[in-house]
Amino acid sequence: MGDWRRSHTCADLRPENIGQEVCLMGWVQRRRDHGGVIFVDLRDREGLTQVVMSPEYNKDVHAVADSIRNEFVVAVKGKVGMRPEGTLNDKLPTGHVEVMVDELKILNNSNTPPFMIDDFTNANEDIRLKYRYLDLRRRKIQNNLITRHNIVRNMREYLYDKGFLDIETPFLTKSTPEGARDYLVPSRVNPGKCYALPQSPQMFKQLLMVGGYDKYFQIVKCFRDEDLRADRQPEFTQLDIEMSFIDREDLMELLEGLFIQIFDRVKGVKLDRGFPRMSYDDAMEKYGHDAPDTRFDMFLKTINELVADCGFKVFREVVAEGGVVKAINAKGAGQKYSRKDIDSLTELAVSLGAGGLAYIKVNEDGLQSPIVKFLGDSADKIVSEMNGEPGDIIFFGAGKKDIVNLYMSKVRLRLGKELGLIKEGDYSFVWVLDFPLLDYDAEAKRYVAMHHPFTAPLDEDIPLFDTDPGQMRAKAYDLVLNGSEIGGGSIRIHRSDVQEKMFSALGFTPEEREYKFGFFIEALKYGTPPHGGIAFGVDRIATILTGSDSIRDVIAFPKTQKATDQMSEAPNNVDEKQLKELCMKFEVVESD
RNA sequence: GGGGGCGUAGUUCAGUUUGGUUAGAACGCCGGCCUGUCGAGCCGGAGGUCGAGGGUUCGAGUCCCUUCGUCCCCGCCA
Repeated sequence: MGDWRRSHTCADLRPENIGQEVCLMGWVQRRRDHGGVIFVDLRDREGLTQVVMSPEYNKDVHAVADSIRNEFVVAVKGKVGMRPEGTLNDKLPTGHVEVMVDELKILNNSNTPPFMIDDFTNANEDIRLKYRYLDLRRRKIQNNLITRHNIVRNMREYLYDKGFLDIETPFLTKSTPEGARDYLVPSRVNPGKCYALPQSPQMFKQLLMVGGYDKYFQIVKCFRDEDLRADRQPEFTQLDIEMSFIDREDLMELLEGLFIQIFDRVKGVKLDRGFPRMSYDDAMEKYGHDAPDTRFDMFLKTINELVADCGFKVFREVVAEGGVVKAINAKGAGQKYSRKDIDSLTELAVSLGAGGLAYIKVNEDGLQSPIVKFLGDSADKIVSEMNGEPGDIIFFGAGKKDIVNLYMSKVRLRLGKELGLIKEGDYSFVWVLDFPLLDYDAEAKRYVAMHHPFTAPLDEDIPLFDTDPGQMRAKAYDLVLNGSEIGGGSIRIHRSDVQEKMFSALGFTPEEREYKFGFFIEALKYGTPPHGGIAFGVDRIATILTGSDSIRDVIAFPKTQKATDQMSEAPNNVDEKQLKELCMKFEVVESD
C-alpha cells in the first residue's frame, strides 16, 4: 500500500465529487476489456464503483490493468469524472460517475475462485461452506450479516436505554442432567472431570437476580449437542434477559417495545403495540403447533363429536380409542389441486406418521370423496361445520392427538403456502401463553419440565403438585413470529420450597437434587426476589428479517448438518500429547 | 436411530425412466480480436476418477450392493 490511503469507499462517489482526486481500494468484481479501454468494477463491502483504464489517458496504467483478474485486490488513484452521455448506469448508486485512473497498484493477486462471486450465480452450499471466506464476499451474505449487526445493535441500545446491565457469565460450567445434551470440556487440572458448555446461562442469570442486578441482559453463545435443522445450530446466539420485581405483563410490554424498535429501524416496518396473545391450548387446537404461523387463518378443527357414530370405521374407531379427528378447509383449493397435488399432500402427511389423508371435495353438484359414501349424513354436517362451499377441499387427519397435530400443522402450512395466503413482507407476532408446566415422558416414566425446571407454576395451580402435576400450568410465554419460535421465557420459582417441590415432581431423589442443584437451592434461601426473564434466538430473528431459508445464511461460519465445519474440518483428531495432558484416552465404541 | 432428495467439467445443470459410437450445454478459465462497457461482444481452445468401492453384463453415468459427502424432515432440541 505504501503511503496510499483510501479516500472513499466503493459506494461513496456521486456527481458532486466530480473533479476530485480520490483513492479507492477493493476487489476486482469484473474486468471488461475492450481492447482499448478497460473497465473494472471495484468492490468493497459498501458497494461498487467503475474505474476506467484508457490507453489514451494513461498508457502505463492500462498495461498493468491488462493483467488483473477477478478478485485481485487493487488500489487506484484518479480523478472522478461524469460518465459520457448514454453510458450512465442507473442500477448502481455510483452509476453516474467513474474514476479515470492515474495510478494503479495491484495489492494482491488471487486464484480463480471456485465459484463466481456475484449476484447471479448460486453455487451449492457445500462448496460455499468450504470456501466460506469467498461466500462472505457475496452481497447477499454481507447484507445478511449487516442486518444481523443492526438487529444486535438495536437490542443493545434499547436495553441500555432501559437501564439494563450487560454482564457476562461463564462458558465453563457444570453439567446439568435436564435438557439438551451437553458439550463437555475436560479439565486438565482436575483429571477425569469435565466442564459443560452452557445450554443457556439460565442459573447464572437467576443468581444475578439473587445478587441484586435486577435488570440483566447478555447477547451470548449457547451450546447444545443435538441434531441440527435448518433453524438449529449446535452453537447459537441468544439475547438473554432477566429482571426482578416484575410479572409477565412487564416483560411483554418491554419486549414489544424492543421489537417495535428493531422492526422500525432495521426494516422500516411499523408494528403496533399489544401483540396478539393465544393460549397454548388454542394454538394446539387451531394450528396443531405451539408456534402457530398466524400470517393466515385456515384453522384446524376437532370434529370428534360429528364422527363418533359415523359410518366411516377409521374415524369412529379413532374417537373410540381416545384419539382425535381434525379437519381443515382448504378454501378454494378445488380448482388448483389436482389428484396429483392431493397425493403429494398425502405423502407429506404419511411421512409424518399419518395413515392417510382423507378429503372431501365440495363441488357445485355435490360432494366428491372416497369416504363420503361411508360417512353418510355426517358428511353434510362436517361440510357445514367447516363452512364448506363449492370449490373447497376439506382434509382430515385422524389418529393419536400429537401425531395428528404434527402432520395437520404441516399440511396447513403447505396449503397456506401453495394457496398464496402468505405474502412476502408479512410479519405476524403472537404470544403463546399458559403452557403446561410438565410433560409426561412415557419412555423415562416421569414428568419432565416443558420449559425448564425453574419455571413457576400459576399460583392457583401450586396445590396440584401433590394431586395432579400433569394439569399444572406455567407462568411461561413464547414469542412466535411467522410460525417460528423466536423467544421463550417465564416467571421463575423464587422460593426454595417450591423449587424443591418442582425437583421432586421431576423425579429427582434428594441426593440427585443436592448433587446437581444444591448450590442453586441454597441460593434461593438468601432473599431471592421475584424474578423472570426470557431468551431470544438472535439467529432465528435474523433469518426471518433477512428472508433467509436457513439459519446458516445469517451466521458467518456455520456448521453442516453433521455439525462439522467444511472449511476448517472441525472437529478433528487431537494429538496423543494433548490427551495425555488431560489424562484421557479415547475408545470409540459402536453406539446402539 | 429412522424417512426422503441430491452428488456428472472450476461452477450450475442436462443425460439415468428404456444399459450401446467420441458424456453435452451455459457460465467461468486460457488465447486472439475489439476504445464506452457494466452478467460487454465476436472467434478459437483447454478442461471429466460421471462422489468412492464392489458386483451384474459382450458393454454401466444409466441396473444391483456397500460406503462417503450434503440438504430437508421425524425422533431429539428443558
